[in-house]
Amino acid sequence: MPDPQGGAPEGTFPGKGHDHQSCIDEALEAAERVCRDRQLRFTPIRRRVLELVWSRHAPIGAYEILDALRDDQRRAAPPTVYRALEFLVENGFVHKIESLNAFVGCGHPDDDHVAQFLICGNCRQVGELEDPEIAALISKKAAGVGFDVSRQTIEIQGLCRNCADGAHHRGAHG
Amino acid sequence: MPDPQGGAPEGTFPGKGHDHQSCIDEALEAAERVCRDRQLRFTPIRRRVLELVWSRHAPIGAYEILDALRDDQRRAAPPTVYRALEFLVENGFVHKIESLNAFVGCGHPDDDHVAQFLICGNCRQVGELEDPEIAALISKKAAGVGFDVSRQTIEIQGLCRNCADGAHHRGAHG
DNA sequence: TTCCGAAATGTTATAATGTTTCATTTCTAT
DNA sequence: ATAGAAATGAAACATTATAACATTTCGGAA
Repeated sequence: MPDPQGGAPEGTFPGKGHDHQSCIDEALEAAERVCRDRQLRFTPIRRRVLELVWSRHAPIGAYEILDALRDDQRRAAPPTVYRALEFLVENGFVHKIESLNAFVGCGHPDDDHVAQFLICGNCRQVGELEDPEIAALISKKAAGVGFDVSRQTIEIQGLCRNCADGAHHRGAHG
Repeated sequence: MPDPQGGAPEGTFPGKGHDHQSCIDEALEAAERVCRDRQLRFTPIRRRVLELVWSRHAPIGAYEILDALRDDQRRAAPPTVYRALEFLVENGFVHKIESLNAFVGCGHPDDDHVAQFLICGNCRQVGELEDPEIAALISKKAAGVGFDVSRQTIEIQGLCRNCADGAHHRGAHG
């Protein structure tokens, strides 16, 4: 069992005091490895955009990434960012959160998974549930009405444990 | 049991030859009734926007609605449309499809339900699954990692029965 | 090594979607 | 009638995303 203070455990939000640099490092290393295996070009821009996406566990917008690239002294325009994001999403390193028009890093780009996102309305962090039962039930129910599923977009809004606990301890007005 | 050629049966796509005017009429009547019951103001703009949303079983964009309002000789600007849509969504007459930035009519605005949308990538129509088991499983799994769910955004991409059948009969290249 | 084609990036412009702000009108309940 | 609230009108602006075409970089074949 992994250290709960280490990288974000699957399906949950990272601990408050976790070593976030290690999240970033692991994500970049995983991407490097996958790209090597699949003969994909992990260019400096793509690497930097992935790093920026991982700068926190909350979604980041394309234009926020763009601003950061420009702070790097890099010439960049919207297509620079959108193209890098397209690559990263296609190859499973990043997910787009449709309900926020923003992007989060994927913690397990290796396995082909169906993700369900837990979006905390308070701290704005996003956790990734990766529950095959949910995916299977949806496929089954869809099949029951003759619908053939190719992709699932599951975004669950609410409060993460930390924020819900806080609200409870403080009462509803916290 | 309702006529399968009539209004869209729950959870499925409407039949090819269904009487779509009756979908529109039923939706407008239902909205009228609900607004009367809840003392909401179903103004001409709101009514017309709802009618436009129901013009088909595929999502419609805000600016497409805006163009239609202008064709009506109505003075309209984006906020006109977004305000009407906000009212219609808040009160359950319309759903926003986040992955398409577009809007579809809700076939059962009366009951407080958690919807799952089936989005056909071929004909672009959207069906509404309204499956409490899916909603419950998601809530349960989320609760299992300490997440307190307030809302679910479930958008399922794939092929509806008509389109999948067609593709099958024609082979993959149809 | 050189050169070719493909992939990636640069650059400019523009499209599509959504919001803020404040003025005006309309509705509802006194 | 009239005051307050809700809805709408109107102009400007903000945010998100793509199109089109030029240039550079990369990787492999000659």
